[in-house]
Amino acid sequence: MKKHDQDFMKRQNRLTVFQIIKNEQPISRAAIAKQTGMSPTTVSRIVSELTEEGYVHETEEQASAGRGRKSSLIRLLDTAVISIGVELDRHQANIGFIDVQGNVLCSGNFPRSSGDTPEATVARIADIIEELILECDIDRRRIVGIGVGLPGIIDVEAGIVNFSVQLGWKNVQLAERLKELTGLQAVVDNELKVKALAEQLKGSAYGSNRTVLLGFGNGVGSALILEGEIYRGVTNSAGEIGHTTVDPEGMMCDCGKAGCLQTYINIPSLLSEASKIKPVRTIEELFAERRAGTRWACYLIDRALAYMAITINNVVSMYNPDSVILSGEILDKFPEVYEEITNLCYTQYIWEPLQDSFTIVRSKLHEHGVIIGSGLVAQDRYFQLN
Amino acid sequence: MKKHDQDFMKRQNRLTVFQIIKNEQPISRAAIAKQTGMSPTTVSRIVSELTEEGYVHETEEQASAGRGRKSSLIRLLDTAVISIGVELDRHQANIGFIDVQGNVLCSGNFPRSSGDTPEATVARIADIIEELILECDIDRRRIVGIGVGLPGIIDVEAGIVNFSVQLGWKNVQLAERLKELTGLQAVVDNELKVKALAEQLKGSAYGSNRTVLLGFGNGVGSALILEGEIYRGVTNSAGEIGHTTVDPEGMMCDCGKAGCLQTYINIPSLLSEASKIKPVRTIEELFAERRAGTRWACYLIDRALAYMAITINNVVSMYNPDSVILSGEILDKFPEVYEEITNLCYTQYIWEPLQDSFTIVRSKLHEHGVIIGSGLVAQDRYFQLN
DNA sequence: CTATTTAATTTCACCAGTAGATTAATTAGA
DNA sequence: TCTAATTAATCTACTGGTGAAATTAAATAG
Repeated sequence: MKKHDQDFMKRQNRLTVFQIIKNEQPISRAAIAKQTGMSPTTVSRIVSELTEEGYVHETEEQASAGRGRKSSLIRLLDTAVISIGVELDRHQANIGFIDVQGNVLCSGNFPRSSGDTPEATVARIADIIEELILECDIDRRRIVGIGVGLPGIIDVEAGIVNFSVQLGWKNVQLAERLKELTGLQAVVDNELKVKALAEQLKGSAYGSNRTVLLGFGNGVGSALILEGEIYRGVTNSAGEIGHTTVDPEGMMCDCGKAGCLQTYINIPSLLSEASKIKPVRTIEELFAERRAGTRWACYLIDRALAYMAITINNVVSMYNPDSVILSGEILDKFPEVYEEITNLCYTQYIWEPLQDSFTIVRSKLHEHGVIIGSGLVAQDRYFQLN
Repeated sequence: MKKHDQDFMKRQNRLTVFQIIKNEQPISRAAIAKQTGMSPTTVSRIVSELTEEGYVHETEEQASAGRGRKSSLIRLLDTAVISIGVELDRHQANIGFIDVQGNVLCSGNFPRSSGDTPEATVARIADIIEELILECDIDRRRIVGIGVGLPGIIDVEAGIVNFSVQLGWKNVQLAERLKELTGLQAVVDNELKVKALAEQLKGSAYGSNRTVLLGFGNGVGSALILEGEIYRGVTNSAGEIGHTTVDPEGMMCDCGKAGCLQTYINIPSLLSEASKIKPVRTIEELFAERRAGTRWACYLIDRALAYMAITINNVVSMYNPDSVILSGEILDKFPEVYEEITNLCYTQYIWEPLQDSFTIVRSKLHEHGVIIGSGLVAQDRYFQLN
């Protein structure tokens, strides 16, 4: 992408103005100019451009700052842009329509099983989208694209799912097929990465500019947002901490190495460990055992929580973020562990000089994080091109 | 800094053109235009500007691409810009004059002891700089700034050494004092971070765009270069992996936590562990014991090497770089460990899907890495402002 | 020796952004 | 109530970087 001409500059400025309106609406032109350092003239021009194109509008409201002419306030025309966010995992797909603010306008879902082919899944997604459009009376012209978030390694540029253990997919040209079936632009990205973006844009890390999100659930992963951009690394696998070694003399992992982080904290590992003593089917049962005070359950879960705290320390030491978001099935289902983990962090595991450099927060968007995030990624893509 | 006006755009373009000339000289205007996507007009204008300002010049040489007019080639006037790189550690300071290419024109050093005050050190640095200028007949007008690299947490923006265990300093306004004493612009940065930049610009990671450098010596640390920029994190402590937890039931670290990485692999820890069995003064003695086959020495060092390999895996899992550089006293003094570590990586510790995503290389600049790096950082700063 | 190809420069138009003047709207205080 | 001060938004003239196309320059193939 060119980065050196006036066109790029203009786009950049349009985008900043748009973002500010999005985040701080209602806001006056003057305030935008002050904030960005642009001249009022420029802001005015951009705003009228955006108005003409139907993205924003001047409201009736007026704010007075004491003396002087009242500023007329600009707001998003929030139905101006709608995107579709899709969350794919082993057992189901969730689909939602997302507005510019990241609100879920309406949503649907369908169950799937791990054997389902990509083709079948894509077809089903397209169907549901059609249904939802009719059902919720969505204006088709407003839809700017589809974003899909799923667990796995994804080549975002190419829109290809390189590899997803959870879905059992390999080298699937997901974006292309979706585009063919729906006629909409499609983006595919890793679920944790889009979730992190969503949390930073409108969730619990709002205002942060170095955010790390940790996901503790069926898998273990992390995602890093730098300056509002998802950090992906060279092969799109940045943040794949599941196979970091935390105990070289520890348990064997499926991957053939010993002591991988995920063998201590992901749900399947916890269940299979537990099952050596007593058959436990679900993570709920395991936590129930713990609540009942069963010794081995306490041991397993306490160890997992300790490793989570250690992971926080290690991630913070490397990325030095200002905000760490805890998310994933374990935190969604058992919110009480959040306190336990943060306590462990501050009392035992975080290197003292770093203790005040960041805050630990819980994911705020919960089950909707991925569809909001992937929807917003789709919008980002749209705005970068328009 | 403004990022939205023509001025910024121009600077940006000047910089890109300059960088390309720096890295690929001799090169024709046409080639630069093709590479950057800028119009020939723009490139021509920038080149003549740079020529007037005395940064580059047109050479006699001409390259023919078969048919057509031969292109006149542009080269750096490599004496045009000189900066000073300073490496500070506990026992000494190394000072060198660095040209645009990162060549060391001449260098000097002085010993210091850990008790030396910042003031004394700065004064001594200024003295040596004066001596070197006279001795090597350096053109003062060409000197664009001083860069200092040292171990510790540094507030680069403010030029303040927040904290350096090695030097025993705290909140030292180093950049400001240096500027006062020498009349030159000064930048201070972490030694590993500048070394990493140097390795990427002209060392073993040339051409990489996601580089991680690991330093194994008196301390343990890492540095990350993203898109040619040093990644610093929010409080300038990104990459401080010394206190990541690698064994929650492991040895106590000075920091009060258990099982910090550095307790297994940094030189002081190795020596103090060894001394429990036999008084060992230097790392050379310890390695000699190992070469002699002494059991405890082999154990200690093998364990250290294993943890280094583990560190590589963990760092790669998170940052997903295309290049990992191993550096530091241990690798400089005992180059043979490089092979051992890489072997451990590929046979045991690297998660298989990541094995082909990066290369492990040795630092190429060795003892000069830090002065070159800090000198180049000073130049970067200069070019960003001019 | 001419036609063709490539390089570099020059001319000119375009347009994003700025500064400063102008118009509009509002309030504090005489 | 009226005026001066204040803030917002727009209008106008200008600056300056970039790109397109024409031009000039230099080389080679045949």
